[in-house]
This record gives sequence, C-alpha cells and structure tokens, in this order.
Amino acid sequence: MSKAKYIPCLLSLFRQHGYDGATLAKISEATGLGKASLYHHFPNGKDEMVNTVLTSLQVFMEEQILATLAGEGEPLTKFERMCDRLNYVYENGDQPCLFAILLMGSARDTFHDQVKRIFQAWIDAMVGVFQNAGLDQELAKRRAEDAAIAIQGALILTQGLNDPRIFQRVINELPQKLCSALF
Amino acid sequence: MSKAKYIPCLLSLFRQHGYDGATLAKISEATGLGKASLYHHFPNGKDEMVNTVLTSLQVFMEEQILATLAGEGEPLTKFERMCDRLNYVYENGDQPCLFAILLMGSARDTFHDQVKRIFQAWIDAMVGVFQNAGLDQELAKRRAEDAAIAIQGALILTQGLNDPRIFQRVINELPQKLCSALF
DNA sequence: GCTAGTGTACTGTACGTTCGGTCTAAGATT
DNA sequence: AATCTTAGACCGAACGTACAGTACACTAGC
Repeated sequence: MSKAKYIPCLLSLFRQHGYDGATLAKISEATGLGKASLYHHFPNGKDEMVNTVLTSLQVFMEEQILATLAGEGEPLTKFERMCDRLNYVYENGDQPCLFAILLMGSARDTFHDQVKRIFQAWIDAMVGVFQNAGLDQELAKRRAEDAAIAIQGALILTQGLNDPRIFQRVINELPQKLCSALF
Repeated sequence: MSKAKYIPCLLSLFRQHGYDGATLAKISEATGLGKASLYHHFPNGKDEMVNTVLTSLQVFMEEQILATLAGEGEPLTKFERMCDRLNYVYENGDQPCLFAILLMGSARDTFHDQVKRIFQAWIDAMVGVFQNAGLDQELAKRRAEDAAIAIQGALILTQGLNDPRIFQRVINELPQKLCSALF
C-alpha cells in the first residue's frame, strides 16, 4: 500500500486548508504528484485521501492511546502518556484537529460517522480508566467528556489566539486534573 | 441598512455548511434573493456577507455579554448571564461556533484577525471579573481561558457526538465552576 | 421620473475528475 | 544474451460542471 507514503503530506494539507480549501492543485503541488497520479493511488479521489488520513489517525489513536488507557498501569501514568501522544499529533498545539475540521466543512455528512466513532472510542477508553479507579459510571463519563472538551477547546482557542502556550498549559495540567480526587 | 434582515439566515447557512460549503446558490435559495439582489445588498460578495454576520455577532457579544461582565454585580450572576446568552446564540448546543468554523476553512486568513479580536475581548472581559474578585492576574487569565476552552470544546464534542446534552451540561456547570474558590 | 430592488442571462475561472498515453523495471521467452 | 511482455507509477491535456461574480433591462413605490 504505497498510499501510506503520502499520509503526512495530506494530513498537513487538510489541517492547514480544510477539506474544501485543500484543492487537488495544492495537493498535487505538495505531494509532487500530478493530478492523474493522485488518481492512480487514490482511485476514489479526494474523499479516499481524507479517508486514508482519517483511518491512519484512527490506527494511531488505537495503538498509541486507547491501548495504553486499556492496559496496565496507574491512571496518572496512562493520562500522562495520552497527553504526550496528543501533544505529538497536534505538534504542541501548532496543528488543528482534523476531526474538528471535518465536522465543520462541506464534508461533514461524508465523514461525520467516522469522526463520531473515533471520539466515542476515545471517551469510552477514558471512562474505562475512571471506572477501574472506582468512579461510578456517571461521574466517569463526565470526567472523560471533560478531558476531550479540554483538548478540543484548547486546540480551537490556540488556533484562534495564535498562541500555542494555551494548548501546552492544558496538556500539562490535564493528567493531574483528571486524577484529582480519584481516592 | 437592510442587510440586517438577512443575518439570521446567513448565520444559519455558514454554520451549517461552512464558508466554502455555503455557495451563492444555497444562499440565494435560502434567502429567497436572486444573485443580483444578493450583490445589491452585499456588493463585495460572500466575504461581505460573512463580515456582516461576524460584526453582528461581535455586537451581540459586546452588548449582551461583555457589558454584563464589565458592569455591576456578583461574579456568579455575571457568569450565569453569560452562559444564558451563550446558550441562546448556540441554540442549546445545536449550532456550531461560526468563529471556529472560520478558523478552519479556506477563509482562515481573511477572518482570523477579527476572530482573534473577538476571542481576546471575551477573555479579557472574564479576566476583569476574576481580578475584581481578587484573583491575581495570572490565575485570572488561566481561569478565563479555561472558560472559553470549555465552551469551544463542548461545542466541538457536541457536534462530533451529535449530543447536545454535552453542551448543556457544560453550560449549566460553568458558572459555579468559575466561581469556586474565589474567596 | 427617480431609485432601490430584482430576474435573466451571461462571463471567466477553478474545481474534481478522466483520458490517453509514456516511462521504467522486472520477468518470461527465445 | 537479447528480446518480448506485463504491470505499476506517472503525467499533460482536456472535460464537464459549478462556482463567484457581472451586465443589463425591468419594475414597483415613492
């Protein structure tokens, strides 16, 4: 599957310009591939490119984040690992969230289901950690949602104010906050 | 200024389809105006439509939210009023945030400055409340940012999971949270 | 009769996509 | 060893469409 080679480039483009803004001309220029070549690798066009990137992000989350959350270890350690991995994908807050971008363009209908599944899996994994730590289901759900809210909100505000320190602060504080009053 | 008449319709369109997805054809159909009429009211085209909506949102924030935050009253009352007004603009979480949408389409460059100014003014107003309540500057800034993060994050997650209860929960809890440990 | 507002028909452009084909390199055949 | 075959990577040019935006004649109400 030679598609993998172009994922970083495509991810960067879609994050920078959005679904509609990332035109085939730009994609062609950025990848160094002619338009026709793009259709050789992605026969179903732009949507397949997005889908490929989206799937690779899903795999990253499952392997790097969900696996950690579901595995062995202290809650604090798990959340530190999660934040470290999130900090890596979002490049210290410099990059927006592709999921959020796809929710807000003209491609919402096409990708909403997949984004929903990814969000839900992430939250469910965090709920699992909290329940293992003794929190009742309702409280666990709230705290997991709050974690996702903090990450997504921090990304938006960081983009809006052009100040990555906001994302960094949230990422640094989050593990402690999530584990406070666990026992 | 007869433009005002079309603001609700335009706002709804841009929130639903994004900047790129809200084509003139859709705008024409939704407003009931032919293209020529649209260009009569908005000589500078789509960008002027967005700008009009953006400015009206800015005015709404200044009059309904910033004024309250800067006026007289208890912090808790002010934040309750703020959340009530936010709940109104975002229609209980059913509608996404136009600011976030504009940050993530191909129109980012055009409107980023204006969005940044609105975000900054909002946060500054909240910082003022916290400082009046005795918080030192650094702490006030953090808490104000956290409030904006919670709102924006809740809107993203609500869109992603298609569950307005998330936004409603955050809106209901926020005033108390913001005022906790103020004295 | 003037002006704000409008409908129709149109323009040029940029989009995603497809067509027809070249080039390279590895295998298979002779 | 030389030639043929095949398949994958690649591409320039073109296609049809839908876009934002325009020209202009028309109308209703002052």
